[in-house]
Parts: sequence; structure tokens; C-alpha cells
Amino acid sequence: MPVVQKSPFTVKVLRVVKAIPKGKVSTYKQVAELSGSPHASRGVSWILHTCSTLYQLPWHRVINSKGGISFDRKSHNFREQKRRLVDEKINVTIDGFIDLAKYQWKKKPKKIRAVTKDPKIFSK
DNA sequence: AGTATGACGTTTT
DNA sequence: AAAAACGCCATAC
Repeated sequence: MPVVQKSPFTVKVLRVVKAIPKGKVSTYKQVAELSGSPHASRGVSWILHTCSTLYQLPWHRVINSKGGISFDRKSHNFREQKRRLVDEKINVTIDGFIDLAKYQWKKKPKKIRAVTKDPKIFSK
């Protein structure tokens, strides 16, 4: 059994994954980006592979960028992931695809402001 | 220190 | 349009 040591990257990934709200999904790529290494999607998958049970992660909410489950359709993992998603009221096709436009988690859009500070801008 | 492995993603055939 | 090639990154050994 691989012993899991927490590197800074690992810690971030765990934090991000745990932050995915129920009923939403994210992608390996998105998790990598939010963890500060935009091209580490493979690293993310590896961490999920090794740490998901140990840290009780909502690993099922992480799918690939095509919006699909990255397991073989006949595998036990596939069925389990699909079941857990459906349990959260997420629509999953028979082939394990999810509508990203509908279910993808959008992280806080960070309030925009400032431009509206001065009312004169709007008075033409 | 170098090679191998992934639940990936993108580009090129 | 499907498949292969290529790039990428963190970790294991």
C-alpha cells in the first residue's frame, strides 16, 4: 500500500476536492487549476486514486473534461461513481456522461466593483 | 537520479 | 471522426 505523504500540492488538492458542493461536479483540470498547477490533472487523478478512501473525499464529483466518468463502463468503480452522482440528483447518461454546463461547479465569482464607484461615469 | 505509472488534456494523424 | 502521439505533473520505487 502506498503511503500517502502530504506535499503542498496534495494538501491543496484535498482542500479543493472537499470544497466541491454536493450536487455539483468538477473536473481534474479544474481541480488542478484551483490547486495552482494548471497542468497537473494527471497528478490530481493520482492523488484521488491513492487518497480517496483515506480522506473520505467526494471523489465521485470529479470527472474528466469531456464531462464523463473516467472508468471503464463495466467496472465496479464506474457503477459506484454513477450511483453516488445519481444519489445527489445529478443526471448521468447510461454511458456515464454529465452535462457540464448544468452541473459544473463554478467557484465564487469574486465580486466585481470599482467601475461603478463614480456615478459620473454613467451620466452622459 | 532515472524510470515508471496514472480515475488527464490537447494536438496531430 | 477516431486513434495515436505528445505534453504535462506529482509521486512511487
